[in-house]
This record gives sequence, structure tokens and C-alpha cells, in this order.
Amino acid sequence: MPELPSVEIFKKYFDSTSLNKEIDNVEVQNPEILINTTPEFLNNKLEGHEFKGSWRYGKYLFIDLDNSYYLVLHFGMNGYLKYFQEDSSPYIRLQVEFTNGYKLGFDDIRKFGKAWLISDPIKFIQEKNLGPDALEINFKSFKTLFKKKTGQIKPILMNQNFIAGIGNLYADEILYQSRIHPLSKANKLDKAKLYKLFQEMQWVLNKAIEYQDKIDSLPSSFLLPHRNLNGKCPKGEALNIIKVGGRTTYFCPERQKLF
DNA sequence: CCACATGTTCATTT
DNA sequence: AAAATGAACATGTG
Repeated sequence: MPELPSVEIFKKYFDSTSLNKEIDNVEVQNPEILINTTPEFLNNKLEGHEFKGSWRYGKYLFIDLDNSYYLVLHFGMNGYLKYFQEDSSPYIRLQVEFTNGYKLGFDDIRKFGKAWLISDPIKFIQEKNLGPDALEINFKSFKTLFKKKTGQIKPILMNQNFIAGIGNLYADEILYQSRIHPLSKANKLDKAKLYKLFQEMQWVLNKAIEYQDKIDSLPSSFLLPHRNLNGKCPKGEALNIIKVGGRTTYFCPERQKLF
């Protein structure tokens, strides 16, 4: 479920389970998820060391080691972390084993996730050409970005090179809360609408984190729990389903008008 | 068998 | 150049 809120939850999970523990070894079940490194090199740099901290940028999790290397994880479409002793899973692609007998597994059924071992996070973010994190960007940059784009609002919101962290589900939620039609042209939104969008983006993402990214337990004013076939807008209207930028999009035709 | 899935990347077309 | 479209990746579910 890895959009920004999920990755933030993974970060908290990682911090509470895996910091300051001696690493015994790394086992890589699926080397193809490693980018620009090998299982041998990874094991060599982690063995005998400890994780000292972590932070999230967009949908990426950066984990710092005590030897100035960083393990970077991207969770693809289904990835997540699992700290365990015995109850493994068939979809763990790599696992870090600690000397206390516990393991931190990167579980990713579809293998869309990726892992890197790097030494320069700033350079990594620059090379990926990631935009500012959705919870860090200020309104001035946000406004400038949308003012110069002539395309549809939703794909822009989801483009990681513009703003990092928003995916298909939360883009729908943010646009719904902002009462903006997903096909609206970005540069046609007036300043008040853009400010609304900016505020709802932060509010939605922060609420999602507060609710542990458990979509079914989000407040009733959210679109996401109703985002399914025959789903109704929280205000009662039937939702419309269209494709935008190749992705399935749900919106309320009553509350999100196209101008 | 078919369509679809919380993501990213690349090629092609407009 | 920018924007839109479609496919590919791997693997499961309905």
C-alpha cells in the first residue's frame, strides 16, 4: 500500500523494531530487487554493523548505517516490512538477520519493490529527479509548479518528479477533499483553489498517517473507504469512474465539477 | 480466459 | 517541448 502515508508507517515500524541491533547477516532471496549492488556486497557492508536511523522522502525509505552507507527501499505496489523470528512468508525478497535471532524482512509479493545500498542520499534524490516531498513543499513552490503546467491536475499531483509521495489512491482523496475535478487543467486553477489543494494535500496525508493508513477506518468524510464499484460519495452521490493518466480514477461528479 | 491491482519506466503518438 | 497513451514488469485475485 505504499504511498507516502504507508511509507511513513513503515518508517515508524522500522524505528521501533530494527534500530541499534547488531546485524548478523543479510539473506537475499531475490537478487533482482537489488539495484547496482550484489548480495555479497550488501552482506559485506551490513554484517557486524547497526542501523542508526531512518527517514522518508516521498515513497522512499532511507536507512542509515553506522558506516556511512545507506540502505534505500522503495516498496513498489505491495511491499512492506516484517520483523519476525519464526513466521516468515514466501514473498520475502531479502531479510536482515540480527544477532538477537530476529529478522527484518522486505516482503513484496509482486517484486515491484527495489533496494539500493548507497553512500550519498542527496545525490540519489537528485539522480532520481524527485520533486519536493509532499509534506515539506511550501505553498510558493507548489503554486509555481501548477501555474506553469498545462496538463491534467491528477497526473501532475502523482508525478514524483514534481511532488514526491502521492499515488493513485491519495490523489483521488486529495482532489475529492479539494472539490477539484481530476481532469482540470493545472494552470486554470485560481489561487484560492490552489491553496485549497495545498491545504487538503497536507491534511489528507497527515490524517492518513494518524489513522495508520488503515483505509477502512478513516473518518466517514473520506472518499477512500467508498472507493469501489457502486461506491457512493460520503455526501450520497454515486461516484464516477474514469481513466486518468492510465490509472483508474474515482470522483464525485456533484462535488468535483470540470470547468 | 479476462480484467484489474496503492508504482515506475520507456516508447510512441499527438 | 510538453502532454497523453499504452505497454511492460511479476504475481496475485475476482
